[in-house]
Amino acid sequence: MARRQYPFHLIEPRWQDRWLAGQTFRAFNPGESIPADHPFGLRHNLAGRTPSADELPPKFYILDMFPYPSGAGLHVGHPEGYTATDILARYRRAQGRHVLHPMGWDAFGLPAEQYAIKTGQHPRVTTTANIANFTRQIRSLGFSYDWSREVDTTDPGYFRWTQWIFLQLYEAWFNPATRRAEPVSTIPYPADCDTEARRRAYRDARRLAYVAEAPVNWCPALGTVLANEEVVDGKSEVGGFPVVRKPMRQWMLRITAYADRLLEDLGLIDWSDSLKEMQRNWIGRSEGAEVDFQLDGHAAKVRVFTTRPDTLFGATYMVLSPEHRLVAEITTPSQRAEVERYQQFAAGRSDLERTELAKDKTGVWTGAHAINPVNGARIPVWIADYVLASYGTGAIMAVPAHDERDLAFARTFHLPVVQVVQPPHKGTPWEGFCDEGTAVNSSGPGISLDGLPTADAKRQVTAWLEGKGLGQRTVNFKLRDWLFSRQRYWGEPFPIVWKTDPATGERHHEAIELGSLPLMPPELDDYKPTEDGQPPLARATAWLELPDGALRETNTMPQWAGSCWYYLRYLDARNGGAFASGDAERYWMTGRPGVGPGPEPASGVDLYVGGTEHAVLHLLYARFWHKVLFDLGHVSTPEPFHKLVNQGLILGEDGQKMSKSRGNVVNPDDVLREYGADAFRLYEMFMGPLSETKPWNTQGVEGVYRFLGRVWRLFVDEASEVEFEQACAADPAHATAHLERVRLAPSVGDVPATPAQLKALHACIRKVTDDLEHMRFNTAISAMMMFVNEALPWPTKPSGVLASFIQLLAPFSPHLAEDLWERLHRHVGRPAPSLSYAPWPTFDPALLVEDAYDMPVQVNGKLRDVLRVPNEATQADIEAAAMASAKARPFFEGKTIRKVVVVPRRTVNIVAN
RNA sequence: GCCGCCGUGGUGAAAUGGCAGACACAGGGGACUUAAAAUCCCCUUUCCGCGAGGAAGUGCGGGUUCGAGUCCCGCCGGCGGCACCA
Repeated sequence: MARRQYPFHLIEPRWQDRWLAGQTFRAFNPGESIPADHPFGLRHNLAGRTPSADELPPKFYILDMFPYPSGAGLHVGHPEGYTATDILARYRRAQGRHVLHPMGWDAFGLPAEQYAIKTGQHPRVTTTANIANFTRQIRSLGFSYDWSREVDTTDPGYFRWTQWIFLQLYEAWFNPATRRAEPVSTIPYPADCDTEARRRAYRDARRLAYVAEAPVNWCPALGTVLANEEVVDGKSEVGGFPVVRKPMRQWMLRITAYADRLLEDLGLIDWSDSLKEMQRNWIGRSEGAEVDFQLDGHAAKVRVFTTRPDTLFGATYMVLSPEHRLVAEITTPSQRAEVERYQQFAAGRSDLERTELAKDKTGVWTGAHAINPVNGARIPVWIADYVLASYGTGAIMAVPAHDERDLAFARTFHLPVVQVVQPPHKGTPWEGFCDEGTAVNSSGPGISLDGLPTADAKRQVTAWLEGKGLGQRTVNFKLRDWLFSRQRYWGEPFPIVWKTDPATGERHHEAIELGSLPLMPPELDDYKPTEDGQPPLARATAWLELPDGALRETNTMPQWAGSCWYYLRYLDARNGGAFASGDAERYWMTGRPGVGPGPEPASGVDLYVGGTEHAVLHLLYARFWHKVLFDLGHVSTPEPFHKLVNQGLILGEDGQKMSKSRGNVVNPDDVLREYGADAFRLYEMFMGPLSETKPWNTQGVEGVYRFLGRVWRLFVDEASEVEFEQACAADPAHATAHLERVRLAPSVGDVPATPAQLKALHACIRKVTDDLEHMRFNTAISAMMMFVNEALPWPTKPSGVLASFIQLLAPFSPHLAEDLWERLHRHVGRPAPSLSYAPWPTFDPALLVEDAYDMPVQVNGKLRDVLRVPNEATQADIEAAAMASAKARPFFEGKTIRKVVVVPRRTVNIVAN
């Protein structure tokens, strides 16, 4: 190990202990008393008082995506985002904002349960140990979290409210008239709902949390169903086990009701375009029309969805999904055997096979025909698995001339292809042309689209269909309802019981009493599913069966449940009577118009930082729950997260993704031991822009570590440090106490700053402040390096200049900053105020102005000279100076000067030829 | 295939349309040292030149502009997302 640059190993734990003991970073809810000696209170004249929301400074809620506390411990990727948010939290605190910066644990999840299945150890035990390890690691990095608000999704005091929110969804429906969630009591019933049982069935079919028999992704190896999003290439996202489709009774959440609002409200929030685009694609809104086709020789009609009703005249066949309910009815006897064989083939094909063989079209003719409503054409009806049962109506009209998939199918089975769209550019072949053009060959009895541009043709044919009662304008979404139940032990039990109607024998579900929450999971000896495939909770018969004969729901909620709302629990984490008090929720989520520096307090979380892996699922689910809570009056903003930033991935030193198997994983504990938390934090920010993917480089850590060593040497007296080191060597047990032997250098003192010193400082203040506002941490650090490189040789070092510099450094490397801050104040005989709450330095532009500036001289756009130009020089002066330049002259002499472009304070360009 | 992002020295990277390569890492040279480590100083885009200096240069090809790493069009390469969604 190289020589230690400065005693970070003594400094860092000391300040971490002090911050924890003094609750330095505690945030105060409206109505909470602020201790008389708390630095936040002292800064804002609120010490010993109990301020209301109006009396507290404007809020800043800065949130990290909380981790799953895995057995592997923290990874260098975690602290990247955490460091960025911590720097901003400390910066905003210094600016006078009331910062909410919490941390917690997303602790339900599969690994602890699988470990329990293997070893019989209760997941609680594993989880507690892992949380302890994560806590130790995160604390060793010196983040300014308010630990009094720590949450743990597996804590009954937490999941009580997860269950409570589920019941809010359960007891609500989406009223299409008002476009929002309302209590189920407002559901209007149709006249035929004349019995309580019918009303119940009607009501249960409209709840935001409902039960459906649905084909699900069953993973036999994990013994559970998975959401579509948790299945990747036909395998489970966790573990990579095979997944099969299987119909099962499942709890679903009606997120599709919110599809439009989830889409529209992206306009309210400050997320990257790429992230918004991912959400838009996932929601997958598409406008089109539903059209009814009469089946030839049957009473039934087939309804199709199309985004191109303008191509209706080009429909030469129809395709139903193999699972379509009309298939059995319309199949002719001669085709029956083949159709049934195909249905079996399609059902047995896994998603993986469907995807891999996507381009090879398969299908079978049913023997039936349908009538095209616009021209009366009799077209064959096929089934094929390229038509999905779960999208649109599960049936399509095929227009092979203008749809790639239909064309491939038509070519395979030699079906006719009829042009109905003329491409806008001559020479573009019409066959397979899928864009917009002009309608052709599109006339029938009572309607003609010929000559109309696609958009007009769509409008006209849709209006015609609507007039005839043959179809209507429709919007479809790719987004599906959220499959919300899992067959696991280590998750929130559903607060639901099943009852049997003694008269009819029919089963129905009911919510348990709100007052009986939390519903605890039962204790088990064995965490596997039961022999007959029931979830593990079914093993606990005493828990399962209630005295009145009712049975508990045995599914549990997915891991997303706890992470859907944790940002709300932080607002008031210990509240036993509500998920958060209304006052706390309003204060932290809406703030009030800002005073002082920094952005206006945002509607929702001011800044949320986390990985891209949650770009769709977590963020969509959380937005959905938040909107339901908003509709029901439990929260006051339509969106949970105002500004969202994705941190980039950190790769191994070899440029590959870090993984155990590659052996390129960097353990933060090792880095901390050798270089300390301050250097670690600084390096993670110095590597490059936060959002970029970048490789780890241990030598890069040494670079910033050396910088911190230079900062240390900027302040301390070398001789005293030698004494300190000798004392430590002689008496290592009291190393911390020996720190007192370190004195600051005699060159540091209360002396007036020179103009050059002030200029160096204020340039640094300006750059660091501006960069922090834009989250450009790497360039802020380089500005501080430049300051230190310039300040090291100063013969005298004014304490005021050094103090301001420490403040700039503090958000990045807070331990060293605190230590030097304290020493500096002691050195000049003044008491040290709390660094964490010291007002952020402001720069004085007057100190940065010079009386002249460097002016590049270009000839024909090429740099030829740099002139020193006085500020008051006119354009003519500058031009004259440039023309007189000895270095530039040879490049235009003898040529005709065409033009001289003078851009004051930028450049002068002489154009000559 | 579609959508999005990104291509700058040996490496990580800087650069409101105005001096490309700040700040670091690595490398080379030097000071200090009995020696090493640590520290400090100098050099370090490429090519030509002893030098002063010159030429080229931000994935490739065009364009706009007095001036393009930056803006526009077309390619090539990488990363991420979606993927039979009618």
